[in-house]
Amino acid sequence: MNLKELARTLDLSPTTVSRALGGYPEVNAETRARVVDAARRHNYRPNTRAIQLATGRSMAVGHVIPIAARHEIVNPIFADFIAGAGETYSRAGYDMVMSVVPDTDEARTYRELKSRGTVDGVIVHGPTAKDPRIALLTDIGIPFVVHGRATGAELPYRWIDVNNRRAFQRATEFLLDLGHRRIGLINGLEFMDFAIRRRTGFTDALIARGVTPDPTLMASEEMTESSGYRAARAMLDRPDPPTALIVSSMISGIGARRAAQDRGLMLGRDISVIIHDDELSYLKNGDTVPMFTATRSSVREAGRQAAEMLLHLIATPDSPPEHRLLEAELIIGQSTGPRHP
Amino acid sequence: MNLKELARTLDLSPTTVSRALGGYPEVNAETRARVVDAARRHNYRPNTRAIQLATGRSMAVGHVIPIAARHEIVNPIFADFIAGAGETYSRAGYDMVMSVVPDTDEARTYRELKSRGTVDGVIVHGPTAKDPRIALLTDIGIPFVVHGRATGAELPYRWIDVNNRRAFQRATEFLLDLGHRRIGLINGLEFMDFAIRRRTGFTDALIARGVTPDPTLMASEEMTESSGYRAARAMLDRPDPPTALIVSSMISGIGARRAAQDRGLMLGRDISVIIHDDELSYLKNGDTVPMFTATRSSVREAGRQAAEMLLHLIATPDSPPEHRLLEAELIIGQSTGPRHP
DNA sequence: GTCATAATTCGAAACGCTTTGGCTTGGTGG
DNA sequence: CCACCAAGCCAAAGCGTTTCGAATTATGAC
Repeated sequence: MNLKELARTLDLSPTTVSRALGGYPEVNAETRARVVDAARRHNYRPNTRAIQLATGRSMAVGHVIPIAARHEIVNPIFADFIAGAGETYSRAGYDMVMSVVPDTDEARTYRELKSRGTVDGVIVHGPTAKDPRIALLTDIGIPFVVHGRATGAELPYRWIDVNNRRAFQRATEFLLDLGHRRIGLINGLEFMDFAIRRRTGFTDALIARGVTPDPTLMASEEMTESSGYRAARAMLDRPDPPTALIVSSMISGIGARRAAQDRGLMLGRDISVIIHDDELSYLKNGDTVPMFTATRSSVREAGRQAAEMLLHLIATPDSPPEHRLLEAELIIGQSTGPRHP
Repeated sequence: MNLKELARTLDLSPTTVSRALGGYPEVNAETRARVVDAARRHNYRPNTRAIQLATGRSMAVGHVIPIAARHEIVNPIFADFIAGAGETYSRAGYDMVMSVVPDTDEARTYRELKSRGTVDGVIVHGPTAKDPRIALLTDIGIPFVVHGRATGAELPYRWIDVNNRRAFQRATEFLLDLGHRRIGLINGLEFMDFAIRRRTGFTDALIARGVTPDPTLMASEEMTESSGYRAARAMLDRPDPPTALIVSSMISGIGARRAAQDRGLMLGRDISVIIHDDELSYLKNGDTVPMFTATRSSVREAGRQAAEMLLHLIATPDSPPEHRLLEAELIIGQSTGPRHP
């Protein structure tokens, strides 16, 4: 069932039917009611492709996911972000299209997305310092919103980010307040912007309290269980092990916990651990009481908001660059305690 | 730059240009070379929407993700599956469109996907026993492939699945061989088809060796860390705790590990644990030696193959229903050992 | 040289919708 | 009674492709 057929059954012109359905004012209320009713009865849905061709908008948003040897973006955080963004898209009648491509093809993929008219805008994931995609997308002319920030980017751009620096600063201060002086940082890969900021927050807090950051107590790795384990283990095996750890993700935190337990250390008593908790749906930080003390910020909510920002940008392309900085909560759980003498 | 413009600069008709680019034989080799060259120089890409309108195919595949109170499908397994499928799509020039919708809207979403012509086919995730989507999609007439199976479905359908029954049977046998008799099962939600099959494999193996399955040693929950913890803890707190556990996922396995460690039990010595390992990219089962003994099967590979099957189905709609049953490997890790007397 | 045949190329319709501009109709004010 | 206006509707021109059928030109056989 298409427009023309529907119009014929109603004995109206396609123009009028289109307008009636589209909510345009110049159609008689009674006529509109007839049309709407018939459309429902015949289960009519306008063909998306045709609309897109006629209007020039694609009513779709793109997410390109580079697959790389180095840093795997298809991670749990990504999944929850997508779920959040997807909710917003569905409600707004937008499609979400995902391109999984080798990272060497990333630029080409964005160009194609534009030149083929596949999407009206894109979300940029996992920005690095001085991320080249910002210049690229600006150049191509696709509306985009960045999830995170890219230190050193010269051009203005829209972003939504957690205040990573502040979060890790507070976490560090919290540990310092508990008497900890040797604190390890198990960070994500530090070419990622968020990891840089976290590290800054960490060292800033230490320095502010007169503790000299010890480079050997800072690890920077992919945030997997095993790398968290490895990093924690390496630190704990030293002659002067840290008494506390700050870990950049729940998953590496679980690895760190395993390392501690391997050494017979009990979390919260023998060693303190703070993680960053993205509130992933299947990795809750405990049911009632949080198992880890954590800096908490829902990545799913970030996804929702990022999508809103993008849709808004698409609707009003000339709006001034919008930024949103989400503050992480500090949640006190069972994994921290005063320094063990 | 569009077809018409390109044709004009070449002093050819759009027809010929289209054919030259489309690889049709009836165009002079020399002309084709000119066209191809010009297309590259002008950075021409045919507009996807227009192609779709003209051909009737959308060159896109849909994944609909219901968000439900009960069972969250946006889970880590899903992310890796998507990544695998996405690779295949990109290579084949297909787009992947994802719809995140409230589960109450699922049927409507599929109908729209069809009537709006958004996709050429869909992948069905997380089938339950007697999954209603199979009848629905057959009725709607969208080509689809199911990741998993739906026991009790009356209609024929394409699927790719891990041999869950066999995998859990082998895991159980392995534990029995190690002398374990009281074995707990921490399964996923048992309205999910895969969970039913796993349970069957488990009980079949027990019965075959003359061990009567104990219903109180079987838990069925969402596969999160905390539910794994809770289930394991409940079993271990009994007066007659199991000496071994089989756990349906890495994540709940980690929860189970935590429960064991809380009780001072060391994995592989005091208690044996086997998990199912989907080979998630950020949750590797150890770096070199597997930490958990596991039944292993890459969900990413399943995604790749599912996508291939679907594209094949789209290309040749009348091909006979294809099924693929992937066998899981049994990987011996450090979490199992002979029964502790 | 002629004519059938093959090799190329082209014109135009079609895909399903939106949108511009125009046409009727009936009502209003002078 | 007429000019004018608003409301309501429609015809047709796109949007950027593909593709059918026809037209043109080149090729070869006779």
